[in-house]
Amino acid sequence: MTHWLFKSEPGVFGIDDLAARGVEPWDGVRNYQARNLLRDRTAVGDPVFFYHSNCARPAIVGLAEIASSPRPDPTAFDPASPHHDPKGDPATPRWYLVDVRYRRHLARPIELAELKTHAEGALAELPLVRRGNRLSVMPLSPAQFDFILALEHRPAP
DNA sequence: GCCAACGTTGGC
DNA sequence: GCCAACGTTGGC
Repeated sequence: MTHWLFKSEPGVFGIDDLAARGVEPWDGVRNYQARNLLRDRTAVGDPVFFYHSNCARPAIVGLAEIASSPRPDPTAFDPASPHHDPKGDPATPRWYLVDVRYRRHLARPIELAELKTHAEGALAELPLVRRGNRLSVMPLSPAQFDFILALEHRPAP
């Protein structure tokens, strides 16, 4: 089992959208490192932190889980999709997705600013808190995952 | 809106 | 294979 953090822009697809949908295909990943992680290291039932990026208060806001095996991302072959890949060929799929199932909102958002206060400690190796990080799908160690989850029921800083 | 970081593209 | 140009991400 691997623990995960998936980023999404709340203006595009936020935690409330996932809660309403229940299960959603996590399409549109167009980065090879993220693709490799999705394709090669996800397993059904893996826990996922849902993170809001590119917004006023970037934060981990909810919990989800991997709900399917990886499969080719059909939006790559759809000219009408914003994620269309002109070089995509269904015979040799380049991009993959997994389904994600909503589990719950966190009791409070755990903001990036708070996570960064642990950037020299428990979260030192977490790409999210490092400058210039652009990985939209990242694995966490069980220790990192548990550490972050334990912040939930502490008072907000 | 700005800008730094990063990945991709394409000329050579 | 190198590297400059360009586009995107994403925090601030």
